Amino acid sequence: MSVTIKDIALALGISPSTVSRALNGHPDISEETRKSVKDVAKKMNYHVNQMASSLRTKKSFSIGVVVPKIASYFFSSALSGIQEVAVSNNYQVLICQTNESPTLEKKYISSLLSAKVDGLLISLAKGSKNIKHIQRVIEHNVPLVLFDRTSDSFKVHKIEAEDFKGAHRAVTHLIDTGCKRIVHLSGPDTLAASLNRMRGYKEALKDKGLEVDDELIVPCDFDPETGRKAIKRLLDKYPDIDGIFTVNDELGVESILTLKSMGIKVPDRVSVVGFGDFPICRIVDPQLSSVSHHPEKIGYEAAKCLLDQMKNKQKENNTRRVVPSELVIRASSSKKLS
Amino acid sequence: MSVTIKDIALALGISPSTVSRALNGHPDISEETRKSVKDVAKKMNYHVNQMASSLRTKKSFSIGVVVPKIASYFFSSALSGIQEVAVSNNYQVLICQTNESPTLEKKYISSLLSAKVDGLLISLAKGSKNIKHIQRVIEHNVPLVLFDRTSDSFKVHKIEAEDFKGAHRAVTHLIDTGCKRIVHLSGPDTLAASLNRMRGYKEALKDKGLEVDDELIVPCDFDPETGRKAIKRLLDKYPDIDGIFTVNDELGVESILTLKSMGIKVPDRVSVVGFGDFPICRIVDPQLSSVSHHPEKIGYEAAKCLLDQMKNKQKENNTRRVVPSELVIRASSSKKLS
DNA sequence: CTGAAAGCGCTTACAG
DNA sequence: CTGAAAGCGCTTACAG
Repeated sequence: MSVTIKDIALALGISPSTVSRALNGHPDISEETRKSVKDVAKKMNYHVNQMASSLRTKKSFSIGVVVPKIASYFFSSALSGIQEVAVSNNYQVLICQTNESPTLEKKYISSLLSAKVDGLLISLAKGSKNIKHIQRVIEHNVPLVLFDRTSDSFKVHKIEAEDFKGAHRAVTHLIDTGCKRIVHLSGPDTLAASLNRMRGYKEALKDKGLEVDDELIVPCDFDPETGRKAIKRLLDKYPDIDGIFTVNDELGVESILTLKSMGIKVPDRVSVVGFGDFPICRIVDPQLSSVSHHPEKIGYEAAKCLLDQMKNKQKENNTRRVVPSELVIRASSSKKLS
Repeated sequence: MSVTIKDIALALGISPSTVSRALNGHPDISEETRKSVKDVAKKMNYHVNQMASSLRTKKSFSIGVVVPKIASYFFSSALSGIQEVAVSNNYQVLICQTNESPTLEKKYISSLLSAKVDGLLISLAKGSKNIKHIQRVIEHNVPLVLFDRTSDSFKVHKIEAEDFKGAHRAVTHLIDTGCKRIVHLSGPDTLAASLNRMRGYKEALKDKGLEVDDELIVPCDFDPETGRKAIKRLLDKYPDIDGIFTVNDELGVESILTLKSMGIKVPDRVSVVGFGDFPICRIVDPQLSSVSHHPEKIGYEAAKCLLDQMKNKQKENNTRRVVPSELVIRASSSKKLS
């Protein structure tokens, strides 16, 4: 049904070997043969059969990507970055979405291994504590890079945002602009990023001589509704709260909306800083200050790192690369100092 | 290096044929053999080689998806829907992003054909006027479904949002709440969706006895900056403009931000309605009324339609399925009628 | 510069 | 219930 090199060979009265070589730019082939083969291939609308080629060469020219959720600004942007690198190196991208389910994560990894991907890019589901399925990838000797949602449990290459420093900068900024009692809406403690951002928050307080009050740290599991309730509860209890630092921008935006609905002025009474610098920061009123995250760049670097690993067969296998972040100050944290 | 059925056969002293059959649940195999094969396979950490299997069976169990931009709410949500259907039917998804470039679109389609995908889901780049590469897919007899970004140039299955009716409803609502001079920020005229939304706008005006003024229809090519300028220009020229209907929510949000920056009250002086009902509608202040679009559902239906086509080999090949939309009224169009 | 032959890992019609 | 053999479409070491 589909056109094969055999068909082309037949049409030209030459051997399939020669057709294959001509198509692949093998140097041995005469210019004349090459041209006629390419012409006929085009005329017959030939497309190489990747499966056959991969089976033979043991290279699938595809990489697998596993993310918790495609429909999020961060991951869809990261995917763009990955795609860019992959495509310019002639790789296909197989994308799977775990919906934060470790079970699905396991299943997808297994089917990507069956698809014989040449490498794997994984951003862990937030509930992924069980490490066996990741460990298995390592044992399979399939090149692997974790990005953003990483874990210290694995000795693999990792690409992360500058979580600690970014958070530290954000909270220092809040303190510098007069905040004395700062809430942190934090993320799942299975993720290195959450923990690092929390560390940044704590260290910044300490560095400025402020006390860390665990009651002001509320794990929200990335859920806006939880954040909303926490803010209401905490502000009722401690009316002197004057700053909020959130583990991501969704929670930052939710904080602003919640405060507004409570009649609390942002930033006059409470300043807010998020993390991510997503487009929603510019839509909410007042605009949300945030730590710029560079999701596309993170995806880009992760893919780069993976390709390096695939090409060089480098033996080092536990690097960590951090993509720099910057604090972007907007209206939500521009408190008038009195 | 990787474990194959031959290795398992060797380990058990049986033939590869039997191993294959046992693994695939062939009824002929004795319960005993099946069990021991599965045990050993697990123990040896065996993963079937999809490439070999596909080459043999002529089924790759993968579908290709081509979208203009992964990092957008609409497409990332649609991808989720697609993924859901694909996975529950044991299909892998190959995703490509064209960045609105017809050249890349062509290239990706070609490489997806090489990857021998069992079917193709395409949302056209906005500049795609040249139809040859799509036509080639049809000729290749690869099942194809266009979704959202469709074109009437092709006789294929299409899944669309309820563009005409949705737009009609939105504009009727604007008129019903007192708007008399309504601007439309429109999309690229290569896309059926843009044209249908524009038609909806025009028909709604006519149905209410209002005149269609072409000067009030501004093609923005989905670009917020263009929208911003258009609004400034038009409101300068026609201060009696009292409504804006935008082809998507990004432009709707941009309209609100622009009007606010001009000191024009929304909705008191100008009402705004967008299209899409994306999360940003609830973030902007005032919240943006919009036509609910159901991107995930569109992806879901498109994938369903593709699988049906792949399974039934149905000969009908030019259906159009429209996913219903609803108008969601929020503050941006709740003008106080005097 | 070109061809014949082997083989990648799997599935399946055929035979028993 | 199980096995031997052929073949999917390609690539490549070997030979000339």
